[in-house]
Amino acid sequence: MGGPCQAFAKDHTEVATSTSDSDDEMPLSTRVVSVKTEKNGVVPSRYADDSGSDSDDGVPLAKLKGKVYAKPNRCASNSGSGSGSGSGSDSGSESDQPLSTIKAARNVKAPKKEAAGASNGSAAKAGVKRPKKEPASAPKDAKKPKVSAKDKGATSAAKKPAATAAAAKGAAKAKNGTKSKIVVKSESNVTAASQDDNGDSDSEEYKWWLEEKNDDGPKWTTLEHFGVMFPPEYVPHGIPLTYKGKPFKMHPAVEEVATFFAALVDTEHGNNPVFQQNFFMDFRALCNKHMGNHPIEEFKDCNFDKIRAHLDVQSAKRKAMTKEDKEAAKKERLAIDEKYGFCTLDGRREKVGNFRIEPPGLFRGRGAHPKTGRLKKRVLPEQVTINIGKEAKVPDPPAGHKWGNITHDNTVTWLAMWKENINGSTKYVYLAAGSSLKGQSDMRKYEKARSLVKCIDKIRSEYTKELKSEVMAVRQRATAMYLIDRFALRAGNEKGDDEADTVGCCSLRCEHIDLEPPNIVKFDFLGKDSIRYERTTEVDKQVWKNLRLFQKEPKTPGDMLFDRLTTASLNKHLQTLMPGLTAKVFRTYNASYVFDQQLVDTPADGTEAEKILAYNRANRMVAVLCNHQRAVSKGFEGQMSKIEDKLLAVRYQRMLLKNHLLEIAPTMKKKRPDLGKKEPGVTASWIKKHLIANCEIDREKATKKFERDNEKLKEAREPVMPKSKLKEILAEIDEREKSIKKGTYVAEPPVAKNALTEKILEKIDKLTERIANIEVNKIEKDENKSTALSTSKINYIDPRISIAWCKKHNVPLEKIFTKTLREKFTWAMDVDKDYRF
DNA sequence: CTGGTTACTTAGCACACTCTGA
DNA sequence: TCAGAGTGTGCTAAGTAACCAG
Repeated sequence: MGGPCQAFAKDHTEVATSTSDSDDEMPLSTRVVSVKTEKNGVVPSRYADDSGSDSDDGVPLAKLKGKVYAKPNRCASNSGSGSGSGSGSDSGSESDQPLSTIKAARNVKAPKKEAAGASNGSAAKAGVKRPKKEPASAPKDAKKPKVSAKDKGATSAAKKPAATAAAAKGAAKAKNGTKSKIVVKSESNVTAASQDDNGDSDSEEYKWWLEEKNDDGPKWTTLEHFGVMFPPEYVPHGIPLTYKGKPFKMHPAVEEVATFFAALVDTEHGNNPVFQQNFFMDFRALCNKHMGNHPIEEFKDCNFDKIRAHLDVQSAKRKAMTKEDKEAAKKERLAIDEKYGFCTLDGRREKVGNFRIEPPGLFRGRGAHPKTGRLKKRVLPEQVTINIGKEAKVPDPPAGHKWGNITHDNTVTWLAMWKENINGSTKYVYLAAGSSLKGQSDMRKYEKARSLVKCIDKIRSEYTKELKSEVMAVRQRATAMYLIDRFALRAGNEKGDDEADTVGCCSLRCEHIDLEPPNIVKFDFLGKDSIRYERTTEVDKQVWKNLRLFQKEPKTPGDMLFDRLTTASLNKHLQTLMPGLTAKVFRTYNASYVFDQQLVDTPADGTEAEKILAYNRANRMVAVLCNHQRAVSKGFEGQMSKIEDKLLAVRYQRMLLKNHLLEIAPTMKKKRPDLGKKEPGVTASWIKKHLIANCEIDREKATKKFERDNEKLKEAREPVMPKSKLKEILAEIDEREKSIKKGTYVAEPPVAKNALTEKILEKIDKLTERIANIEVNKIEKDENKSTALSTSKINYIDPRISIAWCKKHNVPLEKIFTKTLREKFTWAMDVDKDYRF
């Protein structure tokens, strides 16, 4: 098998020759690495000053802006398209360097670790965590804080003399309630939103962002909380499953799982064969365990209808709850939130995020997840580790139970933790997004991305150079960096066979790209959450050549494109370019950068609506860049055709006016050539349908009006109109309909008979404007149907850009940030209106 | 290295809730 | 006034990336 040694040796000797290149119009450089940037200019224009040609510049979105990008599409099954292309115009000469060995080394998927989830002995290990860094409980070199032993502040202040000590002092003060300047009364109205005064108005906020930062070191000094909340026990309903037509009464534990499935019958999951199979496997195992000999053999013989009916009744009941009941339920919920929803961190009350232990259920893996449908078991307190301050009271576990473990690790931010049985992964209870801990790391994230702004030029010119490196590993790395930078691809860690087959940059396989000369790349692969990434775009010529080289024989579809690259090696390299730089920073950087750039186009004297439109446009551009998608809503097609119809109706109106005008003033045609233009889509058959539909509408209208009028007359004690009056009107409409059907009907232009040409023209122009509006709406709606704006707003766009924009353009913040978002971003509220990313 | 852990961020979906326009 | 579209939030799956032992 060649062995690692061989591969290792390769790494250093390997030359990315590619000599041949058959069509030598673009020979890859050999020895001499030329520095000049190709005309396709990956880099400069963009950050330098932008003013430059906007033609092709480096803005990743340049391409996206136009219609070039392909419609994103969801696809459940991978397929791999079978293309593979192989392209490599013959010869392939490819020289001495047998990629095959490399391929052998990396391409073999690691023999999957026996699914950790299968055996749940893992639970026993819960809570035994590797001693990371220096757990603050025993700081090696901590100076004794002179604040007194019981004030646990400043545990390891020694590490970072000045800053840390200062921060620690701050923390200590805060704790004592001295709250010197750290706590500042919320000042001048940032915008209306910053002072939601729902309740906690009096308590001064802790403005951590005004403190000196203290990146590493302990995350907290004291921590108190109430633990986690467990889901309610299962209450059996006693309704049997129907098996081969016979009722099958179940043990409660079995019944519970059957009920999980019943809830999913006729949903996408419930219809998925893998889901069914996995569910059924676990279901049968449970039957075996609890019900001795039972008849359950085949999934297809199970009928869940009765249970399903019961569930439907239940949910109907829930919906029909009285106001009081609903109120009571809400109160109960609030009481729970009040208790578990908060913790005390360094003396301050902070919101806890997901304090509810995940209830049991059927695992809903996304995409083609091999384990989808398996039973996610109920979590017991014995499996839960509680992380809490040393001095704090350990919360009581549920009666009759014990906690799995108690730790006091202040190097981490989680309050509780447990192992989940499907993939053996760890679930954590963290503070809420609006907490100081989360806020701090959020802010750090954006600051890091911002520091990339300063060195991106250098990084780009460097990887551009390295695109021609003779060392294959370096060339691959440079190419990957290009893709990550330009197209905001994710890093692409390796994945196991027991997960859905999704990829990111480093894990791209040959079948995921198609190359078209001279420099077109078609990406088509499933990314995170099995969301399809489909994009056809131009790339730098050298990148294109590299991709062709990486794809070349002996590689075949299924082989790694970047066989000499891992996310770890990539990130290691990135660290050398800028401290803290990793692949994902590029995503944050590009998203925020593009957003910031796009907002420059906001119409300064536009209406609020126009400004918000510009904002959302910028937002959408980022979402497209990051490929953030959402499912197209059910009614979308219908809504769309409604808009289309409305559009045609207005066009039809305009057509009538135009015809009318040209009739009474034929000379206008010269002055206004647009008057002679046809209205697209307004065909004879459409007009007919439209007019007939109008008849129906008119009938309804007439009837309603008649009834209403009579109602009024009655009230006024006046004689009502006779039914025959309505009949007359309806008969008229009937007449009209008949003539439409016969084709003898002549529509009246929607204008007064003796209207002047100017008046008619004015009307036409108004309609034109309306048409433009509807069209914009339509395009917006269409673009939005599958694009999710929220993800980028929450995770990628520096909130300070948005807040500064609001201040600058006088738009109330709540127009763009929901309440939770405003809470999450309190740290950014004080930003200057001229802030640039 | 490599594989396994651990901790934390990012992601889309379901569903409750709110708004809006006939 | 009420249905149906649009929003907001909670939930939890699925990523990234660092660290550690062997």
